Amino acid sequence: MKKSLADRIEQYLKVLISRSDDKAIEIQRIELAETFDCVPSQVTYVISTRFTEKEGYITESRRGGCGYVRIRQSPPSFGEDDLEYIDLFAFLAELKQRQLLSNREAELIKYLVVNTCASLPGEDKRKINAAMVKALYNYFV
Amino acid sequence: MKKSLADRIEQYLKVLISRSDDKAIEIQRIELAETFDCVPSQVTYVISTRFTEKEGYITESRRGGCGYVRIRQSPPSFGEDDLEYIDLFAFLAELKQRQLLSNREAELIKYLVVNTCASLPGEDKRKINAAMVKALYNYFV
DNA sequence: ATAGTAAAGGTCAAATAAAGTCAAAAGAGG
DNA sequence: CCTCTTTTGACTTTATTTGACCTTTACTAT
Repeated sequence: MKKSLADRIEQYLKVLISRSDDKAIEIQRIELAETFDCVPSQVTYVISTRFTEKEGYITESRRGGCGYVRIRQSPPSFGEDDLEYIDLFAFLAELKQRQLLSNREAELIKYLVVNTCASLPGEDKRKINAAMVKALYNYFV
Repeated sequence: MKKSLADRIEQYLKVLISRSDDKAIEIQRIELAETFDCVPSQVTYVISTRFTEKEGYITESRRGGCGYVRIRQSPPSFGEDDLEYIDLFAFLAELKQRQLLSNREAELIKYLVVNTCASLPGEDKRKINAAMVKALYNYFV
């Protein structure tokens, strides 16, 4: 799989974010462009296509001298308190949107939960559902 | 019965898949078309007629620069033994060995099961464990 | 303070690179 | 001859790369 420039920049930024303490980085567009030997707008392109709100990122920037671009990985929109009531499938969908789970993985988990629950007494289903969501939440946060 | 071009391309791809580590390949449609000296849509034709979901393949693709087509062979079936007694972790290890599960996926499932079970009364654990193994088994058949 | 300048980042559209679609034409077998 | 599969190619959609031009901010010299 040959990686496009955009892919490489994306990966680079994601590594930086994952290694950061607070899941946030601050870069200079021009500097990054020089690192990858490309035009600055290439960086803008990568950020606007791969670090969208939908995928769980929030960006801010400032122009002019000492300008910067800050990318923050936003925490999941569910509070920990709400966990019990969240529908598992919705949660999986969000994890997928954030590219924390592949489609295949999400499908596998769905299948697993549904089928595991299916063979158990009805009342326990909610418990398992909640426990599973909680486990997933902890795994990815 | 002389082999058609489509047949030859099909065979070629299947050899590539069988030789691959993870039963998945990534090709470029144009490149393959050049190899076989045909139009690109011929490749699309082969993929859409011979690598369908029904035949056990899953495909993904991306257009544009550095585009690709990925073909994954979805898992074949296994021998039917008495499932209840297979330990889940061992079972996961076997799935991994057969390259039906990636490492990441296996770890995710372990985490999920352990943590889901953790919050439940001890007696249910075995039930869930067994149900989970059964579900996994069914998923991969 | 103020005007001017340099140093960022933003926008947008063109050029290029793939893959997808669809239907017509060509071939193979019964 | 009729039907089903294969082959082709024109046209469409999507993704990436590049560059020219625009806007905002900080700093500097009056």
